[in-house]
Amino acid sequence: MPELPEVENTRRNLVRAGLPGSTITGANITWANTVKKPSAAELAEGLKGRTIQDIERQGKYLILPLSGSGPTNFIIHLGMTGRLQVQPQSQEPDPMTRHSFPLEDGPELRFVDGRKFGKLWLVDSPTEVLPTMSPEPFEDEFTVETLAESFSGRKAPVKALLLEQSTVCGLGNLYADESLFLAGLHPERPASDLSIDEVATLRQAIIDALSAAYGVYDRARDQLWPDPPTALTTWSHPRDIKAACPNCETSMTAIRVQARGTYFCSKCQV
DNA sequence: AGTACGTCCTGATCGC
DNA sequence: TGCGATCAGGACGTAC
Repeated sequence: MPELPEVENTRRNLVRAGLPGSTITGANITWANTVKKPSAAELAEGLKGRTIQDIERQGKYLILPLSGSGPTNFIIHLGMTGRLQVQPQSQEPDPMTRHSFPLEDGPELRFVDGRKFGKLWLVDSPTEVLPTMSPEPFEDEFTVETLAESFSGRKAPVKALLLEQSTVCGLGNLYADESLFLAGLHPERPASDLSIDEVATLRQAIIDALSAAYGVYDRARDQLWPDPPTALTTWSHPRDIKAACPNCETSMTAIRVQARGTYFCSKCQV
């Protein structure tokens, strides 16, 4: 499931594919439920003739500012299985392609989404759509104090709070587990029980987990990086096989936190 | 207000 | 072997 590194990866790949500057000539929407605002028909009509100026990202949301008249922002959330591809119109589309947007210069933008959890909007301002989100984890504004503030007074499991975008935008199930593993924290610890030192350790672990997925984080160089999940230590756990903790070789424990599959080491994470 | 749970979806996997 | 049941989860809505 795409989390911050994968969404950023998608963003860069679209930039590399030349999407900025391309003009959308039409829209084939085959699953209207993914269109949240306005209606699917209005979105399809509203995108026609618009030029994509840039591709931005906030948390897990992709924002495509458009020139021309009409709502100025095409916003996309990939959900769990969403992918965006720029392919020649002559190329056979993936069978799970839900929407396609032909471009003026030949190729088309395709939205492939097996489980249909992705979402689209066409609105004047991202603020109409985007929920309250924390500062980007790589920005200076993502401080220990910010994180501690969002944990304050919260008895919910720390992992549950890590999944809230207002706590750490861009984090999802996999990187939440990974961050807690790197921090040596039990996922079910009540968030407000964490000491300030533990919060500081967790903040750094979040940055480290995401950084590992990026390879070397460097916006300016726009470089390729390895497939992010290979960077995860807690990731490769088939449902019924308990892998060993890479630190102490204890079998990893599988539980559910907030109805999410959760893996941790009962010895290293306390 | 904070917390928990149901809902949307379908491919992959499980179990009889 | 085949087929129905179950699982997976991001974010929102609803209920307590």
